[in-house]
Amino acid sequence: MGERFARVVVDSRLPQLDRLFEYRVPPGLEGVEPGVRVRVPLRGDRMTAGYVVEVADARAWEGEVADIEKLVSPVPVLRPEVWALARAVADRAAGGAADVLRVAIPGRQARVEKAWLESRAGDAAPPPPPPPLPEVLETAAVLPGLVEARRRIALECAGGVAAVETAEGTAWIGRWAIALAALARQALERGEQAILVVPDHREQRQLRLALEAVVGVERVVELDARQKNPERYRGFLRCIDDEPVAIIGPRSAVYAPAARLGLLAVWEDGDPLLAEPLSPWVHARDAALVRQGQSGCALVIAGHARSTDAERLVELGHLEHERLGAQRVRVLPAALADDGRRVPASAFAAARDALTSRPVLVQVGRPGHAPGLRCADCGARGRCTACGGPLGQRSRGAAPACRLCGRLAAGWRCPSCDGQRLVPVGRGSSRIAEELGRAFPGVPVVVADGAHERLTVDARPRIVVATRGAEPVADGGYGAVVLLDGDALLAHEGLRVAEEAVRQWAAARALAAEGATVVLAGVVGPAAAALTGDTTVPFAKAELAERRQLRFPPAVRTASVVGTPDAVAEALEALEGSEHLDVLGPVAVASDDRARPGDEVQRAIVRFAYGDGPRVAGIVRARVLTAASRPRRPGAPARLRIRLDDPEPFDGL
DNA sequence: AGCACGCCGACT
DNA sequence: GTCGGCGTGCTC
Repeated sequence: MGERFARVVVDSRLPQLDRLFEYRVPPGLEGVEPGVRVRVPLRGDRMTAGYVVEVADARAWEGEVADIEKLVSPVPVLRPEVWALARAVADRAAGGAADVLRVAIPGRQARVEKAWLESRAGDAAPPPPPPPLPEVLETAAVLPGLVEARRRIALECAGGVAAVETAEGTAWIGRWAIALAALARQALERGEQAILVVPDHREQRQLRLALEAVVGVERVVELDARQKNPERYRGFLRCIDDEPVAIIGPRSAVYAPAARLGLLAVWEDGDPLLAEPLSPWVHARDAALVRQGQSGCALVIAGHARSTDAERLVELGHLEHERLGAQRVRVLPAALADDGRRVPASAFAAARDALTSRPVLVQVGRPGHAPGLRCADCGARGRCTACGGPLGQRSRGAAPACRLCGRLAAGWRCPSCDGQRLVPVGRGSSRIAEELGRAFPGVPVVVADGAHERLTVDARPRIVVATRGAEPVADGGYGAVVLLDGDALLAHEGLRVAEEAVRQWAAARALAAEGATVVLAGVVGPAAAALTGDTTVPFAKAELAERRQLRFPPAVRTASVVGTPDAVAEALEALEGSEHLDVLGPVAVASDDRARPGDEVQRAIVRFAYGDGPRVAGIVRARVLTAASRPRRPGAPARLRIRLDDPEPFDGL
């Protein structure tokens, strides 16, 4: 056999290195196949990690070719489909493929890998056939034939909880999880895999329990970021085994190495947690859309509330609208009590009724005792003397402390009147809990927030005060749900404020038992109407129509262009001449880190049509490339940074 | 990123 | 004559 050559993607953030490099496979080096990890020399004898993408008998590069330095591992961790996905996703986001791979492929764990290789080594004994699927009758009724027909749907799930039987006993979970598990089962029945992406471990737990009941525990692979590294890597390697399994995990699971993908589902696609916080900041929904286009699998974009993004795809005809279940609760908008407290009278009545037999959920906006403090004498807002952040109180009688930097405000003196006493502004979870405890003597009160995580509560009557997104699942569902602080939530300026409020309310409403009362306090208007109605789709439609009018996302795509004035100007010039493109700015922005005089930083926002995406991404990527190769001061930020579909500039609109 | 290559000012 | 400034380009 003649010489072999490998094309390698190197693990580097530099846009200049975002392409394949060709290396010779040195004679005698076994195991160099597509997908394996290698170490290769790049520029002299400096070594870089990389993945083999292709192997060929002939060289394509005319220049000098170096040898692969070493095979790091023979496990093909980068499957061809995932490489194609990473490349396409990076191109769409004007970023580097290696950055996507860093999210897609977990770090190697040598011990785990060794065990996996040994378990595979005995080719003589083929792996036992996967265990039969458990008999679960009612799941066949959930959108039958969806996977086989390769349908693409936007799914609005009505709420409700249900009990499932697992190895550890009975567990109560959201009905949505059973629906998704039933759809995953369709893929598994065909010998295919399913990837189910969830925002965080709370939803992942429910989905895991649903899958244990619907497809069996042996067929579930978890890719949880909270797992320890070895455990995570073990799950990742199980995906490569190519067995029909359901793969569940956070946003990075959308890149799982599944070769025979029957179904790709994204749950709660409106949740901001599904946006990757690393370059190139790809949202799992967008990655899922790209992957579906490449693999042709069935696609489910689902949530308790329809996102404007999903609704856009429905109106475009790319997704079909579907709905599961029916709203079996009563939502009552209620005015705030006029005694200055936040809990409306109707909420007290609903809670009193429900507490005879069931727990009651109270959703609040902020954790702690008092989210704010003010001077008892002049009313001035209490601010941190060190950083200017707002002062708050974690619990009753606790020392006032800065909510931003955590510094204790001991010996605080009002800067305007020299007063020394601070009084609380607003009510956090623990203060609401105290007040409700007094109002319902003898009823236990529990708090669930970021600091006190609580995933479940049993069916006994009690009051559960939870911050948004931290609500426990109650056995049998809550007898009443009270949604507080909606007025403060909607008072924020921001493009997605109302949409996000509806999403969070709908998620809490979904935890109610059948026939329960949901009280929405102090909110009127379209967002309230979205929750009292049977479906959130009209609300999403109206929101989307308004954004179309204003040319705001997701009606358009955006690129935020940040950098030195000359680099920004050059980038904007390169983009000129598109019909459906407009530019906001540039404006001067606070130059971040070690700014020096003359280091002016500007920002412009470019809005463009989805159809122009490839062209715009290509142009801005080329501008980043030229800007990167120009000299700059050591330690200074890049001359030009471009981020596509950055929600941040619109947060304040 | 880092590092070599390359073409203009003040030095032994 | 040469040493060295850092603008420009490249990494298989």
